[in-house]
Amino acid sequence: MKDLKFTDETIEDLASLLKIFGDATRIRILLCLSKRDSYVGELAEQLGMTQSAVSHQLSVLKQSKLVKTQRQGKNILYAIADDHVSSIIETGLEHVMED
Amino acid sequence: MKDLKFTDETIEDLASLLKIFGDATRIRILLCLSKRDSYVGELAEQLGMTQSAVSHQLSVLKQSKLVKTQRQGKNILYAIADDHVSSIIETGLEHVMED
DNA sequence: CTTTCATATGAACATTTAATCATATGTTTA
DNA sequence: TAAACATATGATTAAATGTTCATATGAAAG
Repeated sequence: MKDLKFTDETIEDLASLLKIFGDATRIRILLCLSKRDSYVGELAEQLGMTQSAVSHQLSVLKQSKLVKTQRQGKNILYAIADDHVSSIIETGLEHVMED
Repeated sequence: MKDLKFTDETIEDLASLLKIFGDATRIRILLCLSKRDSYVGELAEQLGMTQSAVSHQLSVLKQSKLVKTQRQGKNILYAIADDHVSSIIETGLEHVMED
């Protein structure tokens, strides 16, 4: 860690971001999307959840810019937004698995 | 991301771990400890929080093995447990700052 | 061994959060 | 344009969470 002085706002933003990863449903969604881009309905079916629950979480993920969307007719295709997502999950997995 | 098939338990563990990072107080504590190992009282003063609040959060951090302790007389010295901690925070910061 | 100092812990309370249900929005097809 | 389909959204509710206050534990000093 090079720079260690951050504003309160940066810290709040960081906490808000990392909070997003602290939910099993969202992790599952992100892992699914790591495999391949998917529609909401596909995610709901694969995760065994209601369309509404998945959609709510996708909206959280999108607000935090962790996923991005692309309309395709009636459907909306969701995808991982950038590399940081996988990076954070991967590092977390390392920590969890080293026990 | 090499392996993409995880058990429910692994995912729950991962979510529980990442949830720890989703709180500004805990981030602040971790950032403080990144600078140098500290006693509970030092952290409380530096963060302007009560001893109790800090201690509660330290206990959360310790349970997740994100910090480790070492008694020194009346005091207890806290330190970052391993590299994953800084790694996750760093990646999160990158994401937050790229906007 | 009693007081003091540093830290931990339990209970209580207010806030946040994730799922559900019902419904709205927006796109396609008949 | 009306019906069907995919997704989003608002309100509600139950559960989880962070702080506070009071108190307990445990080590050191007198």
